[in-house]
Amino acid sequence: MKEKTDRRVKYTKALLKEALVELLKERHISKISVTALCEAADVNRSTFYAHYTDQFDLLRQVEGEVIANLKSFLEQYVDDRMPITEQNLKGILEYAKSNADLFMVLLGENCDHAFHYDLMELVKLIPFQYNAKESQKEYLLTFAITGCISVLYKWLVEGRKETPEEMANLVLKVIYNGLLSF
Amino acid sequence: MKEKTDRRVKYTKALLKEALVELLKERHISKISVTALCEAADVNRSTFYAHYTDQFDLLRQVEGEVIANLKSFLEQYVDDRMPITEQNLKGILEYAKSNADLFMVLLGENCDHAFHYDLMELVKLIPFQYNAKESQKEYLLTFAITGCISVLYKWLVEGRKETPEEMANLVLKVIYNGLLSF
DNA sequence: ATTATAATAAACACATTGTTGGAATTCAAC
DNA sequence: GTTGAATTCCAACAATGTGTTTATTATAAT
Repeated sequence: MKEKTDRRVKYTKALLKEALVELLKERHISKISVTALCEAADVNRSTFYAHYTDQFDLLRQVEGEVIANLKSFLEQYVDDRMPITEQNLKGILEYAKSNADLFMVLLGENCDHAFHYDLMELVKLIPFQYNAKESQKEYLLTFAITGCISVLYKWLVEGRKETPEEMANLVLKVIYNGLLSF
Repeated sequence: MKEKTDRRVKYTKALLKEALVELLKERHISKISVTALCEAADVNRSTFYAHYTDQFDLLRQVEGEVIANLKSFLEQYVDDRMPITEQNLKGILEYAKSNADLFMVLLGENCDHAFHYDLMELVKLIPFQYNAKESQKEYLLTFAITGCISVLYKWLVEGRKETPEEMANLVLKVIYNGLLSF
């Protein structure tokens, strides 16, 4: 599977990834030219094109890494038959917290929606417990997951003052019991 | 306030707006060059630059229009002291429905997050009814509004099979009472 | 009908793009 | 260590888009 034998390739990609994240803190992905990226990473432009087609391609690959990590992380905790618990939601939050910089950038306004969608698809794998007409289920799931991610993002951006446990509690409570339960 | 005296300007802007929406159905705003835009609208590139600085500027102005319309639309129905009702949520949905093409594009993956944020700010003006610790309120509001918008978007994209009334019901129910109430 | 304003057309220097061929370097593997 | 292979660097290229300018044509307002 993993055949990143050559250290040079790994190093180049790491440099470019680092440069990308840094530049994404300041401007939108579409405003980051390949030239600027290579300058920031101190990598030759030809070398960039040997690995990626453009800046979006690089971004997608970085996103893919995060999603893959998170996925294998989740697979340890999620059981198909057990609905979501505070435990595995807390797990996601802890993972996000330990990769806060990356998550903030990828979920932020300087990236496209791809990571958000991928993250949604991932969270959909965690079963929720609810009874509703089949026609309503998709809407309810969308509602819950989107709300969940936006709260996660807000929590990250504003400095992670609450513990992952507190946040997991808050989110599960509002998902299952709504605003009136507060 | 409104001094769009010259019909030529109005016409040019209308052409460009139409062309923009059309192109946004196919590709991301960052991949739409001013040149392509002018070609599609059959407007001279110099003319474009007389009105806008770039394609993002045009997009922002189109977004601004929609937000302004929606705002004045909402001001008829929203009372500061009355919490959100099925009535005014239904109003938003009807407005979105009658501008479905535009809303889908602006909320879709080919635009930036600006419209989404503006829409959130707008919906925040509608009071929600809930009691929670001050520290939690912002999270809960974010959760509710983001979920709300994502459901609206899904409804639009999937052909608006439900009536605005049904959707307003669904959304208010899940916001206030949660998944378990279904 | 006159005047003002807007749109057009053509040209410009500049930046980024994506690709090339060859030289220099670094790696891995023996 | 030496060698063969892979990777990176460098310089150059045509192509495309950018943002601005100038003069000319067309249209609106009164």
